[in-house]
Amino acid sequence: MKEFKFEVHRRLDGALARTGTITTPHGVIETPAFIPVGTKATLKALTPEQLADVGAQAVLVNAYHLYLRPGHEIIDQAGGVNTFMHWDYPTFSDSGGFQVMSLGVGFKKVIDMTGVTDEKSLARKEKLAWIDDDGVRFKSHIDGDMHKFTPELSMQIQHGIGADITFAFDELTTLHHSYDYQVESLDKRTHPWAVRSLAEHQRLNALRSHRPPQALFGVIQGADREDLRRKSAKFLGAMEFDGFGLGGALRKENIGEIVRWMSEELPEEKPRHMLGISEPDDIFECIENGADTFDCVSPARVGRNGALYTRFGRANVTRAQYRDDFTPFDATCDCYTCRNYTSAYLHHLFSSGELLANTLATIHNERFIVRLVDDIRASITDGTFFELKKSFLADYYSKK
RNA sequence: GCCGGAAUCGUGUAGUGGCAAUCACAGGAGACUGUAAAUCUCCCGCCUUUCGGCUUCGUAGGUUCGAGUCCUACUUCCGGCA
Repeated sequence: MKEFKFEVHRRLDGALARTGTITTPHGVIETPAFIPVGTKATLKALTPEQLADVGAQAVLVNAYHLYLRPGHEIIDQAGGVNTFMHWDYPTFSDSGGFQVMSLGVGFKKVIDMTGVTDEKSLARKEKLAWIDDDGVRFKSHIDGDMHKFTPELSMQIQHGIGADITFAFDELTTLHHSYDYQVESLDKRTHPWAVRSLAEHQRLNALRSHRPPQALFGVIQGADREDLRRKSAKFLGAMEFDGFGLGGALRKENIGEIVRWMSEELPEEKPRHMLGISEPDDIFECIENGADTFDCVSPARVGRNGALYTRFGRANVTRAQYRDDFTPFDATCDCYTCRNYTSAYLHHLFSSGELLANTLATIHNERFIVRLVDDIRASITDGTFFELKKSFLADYYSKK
């Protein structure tokens, strides 16, 4: 059975960008790579075959959601998430750390980088998570039952799920938290929780030797503070993690710089995963500064909501102007949707509320981001990264 | 022909003597970054960038301090009876 392994192949002159391969029990990931998110062990609206066709090399599922339903024991009984969801390629599982924020403090604040930016819609929401230094108490969003997550339970869940790459349980703070809170969050929760996650992970890997060994990535926090990001990266970088998740509240204006702080402190021979990042400009910045993999719900969610990426920016296909536009939404795209359907047809599917709208839009958006990162990987190999970055972003922000 | 009922935003409606325009749908625009999301927000009579101004409850009269609301006639529609 293949052990987890990361190899760097090519480094870009004048930047921290690099290509490599992550080897897992379920196959190899060529990096940099975009990893689509299938929270509940399914990428909404796609079959695993459709997801593979889009070029996805791996999928990321979520411990919190699968713990609530169907329960990680069920997935364990099924033989692990790969078998359960009929996905033969590598898998990641998130720890539930994001839900500490999105179900907790995220309920009432305007948060950057969380998908929730509207105070009015937030006002109607109910807080469902409460943090203390031992862990987080959650009220299930499904039935209101109380549950408590700890680093140990998160790892037990993630071992039941059986993903190739797991993440340490962390606290995602927001840019609205004070400096003092960020310090306290690192010292009292994210870092101690990383220690506990790693210990439990090692115990479970030894205990469950009948299953493929799993890898664990430590998650770095510290918001937009250089001293905290470096401190967090240094602390976690010295531990026996297989790689790192670069988490959290990242100020978009200097996201590359923030990633660089962490990359400079982290061991070079371990992979760096950007949690929840997929905007094209962010991807370029992160890769340039040392990021290897990305996951994000955005391509899928945004697609289901009617917005599609194009070489010339993202636009809503629900707009009236597309009602009689019989050209592909992005003529430069090689995806199944753009090869076979027109903007007018997609517009019709969305306005009719047809389910195929979700499938075709998701195929396109996932392909668009996967392909972008694939192109970036090739550009690192042949040394044209900066040319690609310049030309792509010039087109992308010329607006469709 | 007679009897009864109805007429409010593009549509269906709320409104039962006191600032008309509630709710839904349709329509328009936008948002979405480790998924409480096939979701959410805003606009949706006219004018105005805003503040705000103006108009309007089938038509014409009447009662009343005041009428979408009560009365009369007419028009149209829906029932029922001939």
